[in-house]
Amino acid sequence: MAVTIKDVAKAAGVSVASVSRALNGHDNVTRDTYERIMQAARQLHYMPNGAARSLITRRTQTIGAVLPDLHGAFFSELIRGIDLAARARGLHLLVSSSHDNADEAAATLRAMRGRVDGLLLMTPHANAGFLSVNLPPALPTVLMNAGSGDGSHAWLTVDNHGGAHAMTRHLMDSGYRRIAFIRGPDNNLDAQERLRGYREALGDLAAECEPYCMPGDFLESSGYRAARALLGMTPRPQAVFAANDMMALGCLSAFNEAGVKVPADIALAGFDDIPMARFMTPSLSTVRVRIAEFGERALARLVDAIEHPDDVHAAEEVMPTELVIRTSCGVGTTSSRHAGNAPTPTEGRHP
Amino acid sequence: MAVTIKDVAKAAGVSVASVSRALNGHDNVTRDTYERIMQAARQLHYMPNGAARSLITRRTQTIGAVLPDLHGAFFSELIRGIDLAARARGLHLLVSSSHDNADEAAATLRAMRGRVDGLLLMTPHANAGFLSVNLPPALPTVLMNAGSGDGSHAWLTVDNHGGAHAMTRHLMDSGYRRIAFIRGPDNNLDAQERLRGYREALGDLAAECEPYCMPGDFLESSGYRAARALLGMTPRPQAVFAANDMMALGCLSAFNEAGVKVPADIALAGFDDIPMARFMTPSLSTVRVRIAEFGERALARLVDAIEHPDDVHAAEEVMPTELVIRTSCGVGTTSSRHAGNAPTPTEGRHP
DNA sequence: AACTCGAATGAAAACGTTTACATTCATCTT
DNA sequence: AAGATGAATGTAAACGTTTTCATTCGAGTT
Repeated sequence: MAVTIKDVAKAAGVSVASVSRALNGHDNVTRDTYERIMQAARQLHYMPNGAARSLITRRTQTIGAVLPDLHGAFFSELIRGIDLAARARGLHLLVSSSHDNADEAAATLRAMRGRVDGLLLMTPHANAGFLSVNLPPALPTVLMNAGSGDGSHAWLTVDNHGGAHAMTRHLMDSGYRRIAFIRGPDNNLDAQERLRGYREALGDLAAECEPYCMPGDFLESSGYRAARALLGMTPRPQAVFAANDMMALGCLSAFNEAGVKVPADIALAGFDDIPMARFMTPSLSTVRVRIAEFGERALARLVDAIEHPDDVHAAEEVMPTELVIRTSCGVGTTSSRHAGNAPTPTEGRHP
Repeated sequence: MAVTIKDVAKAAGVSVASVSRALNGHDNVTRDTYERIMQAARQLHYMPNGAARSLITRRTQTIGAVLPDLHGAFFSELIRGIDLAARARGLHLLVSSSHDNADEAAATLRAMRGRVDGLLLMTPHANAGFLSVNLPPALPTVLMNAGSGDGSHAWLTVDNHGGAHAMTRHLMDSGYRRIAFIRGPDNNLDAQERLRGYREALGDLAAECEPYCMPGDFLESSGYRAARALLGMTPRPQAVFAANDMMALGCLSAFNEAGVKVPADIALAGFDDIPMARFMTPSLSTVRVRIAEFGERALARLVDAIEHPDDVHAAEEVMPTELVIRTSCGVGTTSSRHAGNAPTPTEGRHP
């Protein structure tokens, strides 16, 4: 049987209360007994039981991160940001992913009760009705990229609209008029906002560009297909703005196969600035989302909500994006990677 | 105050015992009372408290993954594999990372007591002495890529040695004799094993190649530096085998800058098969590690150890690697990506 | 009709902590 | 010297579950 606080108390010849006090660094314990207790604890390899502690203190020192997926560069970076901020505060991280249907998501949320002090939640199911039924009551929660705030939780989004708007503007300012767009999945909020940013930026060009607005699903293959379709159109678009980098990558290989030069024959831009973007040839112009910072910020807000439960935390917060202009959209800056061109904070040192 | 099982009992007019039984699907509860209880629970939005439940059942339905880092393609993929296998079994995942020093790692391990049913452990500190002191006693644990098994825990490794050996052989078989190697960090076990595989495969060529064995740290920049140094040597190496793909990437840009063609002037190979590898120009020959599978396998073994605590689980298990020959090492297979050349199962559908 | 049996239910202990409160005891005040 | 003070320590309740064991009660057996 595992060694408990009682065993330590017995070994040190004191009560469990004193052991608890000593171990938690309370000051009202004599130097002498403190030493005795610590020695006994060390000797017995005592480790406090987290469940028991959580039960009585109502604190778990853990935050839950419920994400739609753990897959790929985006979530890796997101988790990294969350983890960074969490461990800076001595918090553990309980991750959960892939809730295909609402029932599964509901079960996950309910299972969080008593296991976490707060929740970071990113899921398509996060509407007000769903949350009010399935979110453990009084559990501080931060919504990430949810459809819209439910009015009672902190709420963070990436400025997808602004980023797409800025990139579209940039392409227009570069002189392109027929600017194609490759959309993301229709039910994806990021995708919707990026599309909206693109359309709104177009202004007078909107009607002219509408035929060039292609479907896509964020996967490389759909970018490839869209590019093939675009190459077949007359007049051909002068620039292609893909709603994410993976689709831009698909475009690029379609262009390469067809012998179409980027950016000379056609300009290309993506969204996300995944690690690969700067290594592509030509290097990909894109919209950088500081995902790790996004995660950090979300956690910071969550901790704030945990520490001040009585305040109102329902405010929305938008994470800015930044334009990263490399060579694929053709302004002529053939920037060498080892010269300018800040590296993305990703792709680590492990194998 | 949060609603507890008592509130449900009161509302349904039964004892807490019956509520517990009903909620856990025991069969010895009348149809009628079952309905009453379920309705009361639904109505009150009752969610069981995980801590309380864990305390009494001694099960948390959670497994801990203690990793050196969460950063980059490798860990993203690893976590994905672990998560996949975990959620298939209804287990939650508590992740923890970045233990720069042994003390921090120790604290993390100790904090797992009572929070997890088992531990997946990947850390340079995992030697027998450290574990015996800091691992919660009787906590099922699977060591991943640890220096060596401590004789009492399940132990998984990637076949770094075999992979490096095979790639080196392949380069030799392709006719190269002066084969350079770029090492990983000296204290990294993967790096050591890859170096060993390289050296052992060389055989008679070992002495000749020794000057071409360059230091590195798994980062792109060190690959770049190593490549510059190699280009300055006479005679120049005919092939460069980098201990991971990121360093190979660094090599490639050094070669590009110097106008040295790959593979015509010099062959190049990496290790890991990160998502980027197949998109490089030329596409990178490398050693594929099925990281997600590695994670899945580790979790499967852990679950086995949890479910059969009395069996012996100290056996070692080696995950095989596979050679992925693309164009960078010059056998002439200018394989198009959209033709053959299986995609790596990574880089997801989210932005 | 008395008795046995088994199923449904309830009472209470247990899990391993923390902490409010009570107790002890040395020291200080008068 | 007696009482007040306050620090160190101990006792026991509490956290929210599950589960053992006892109890009740109706149905079946004789």
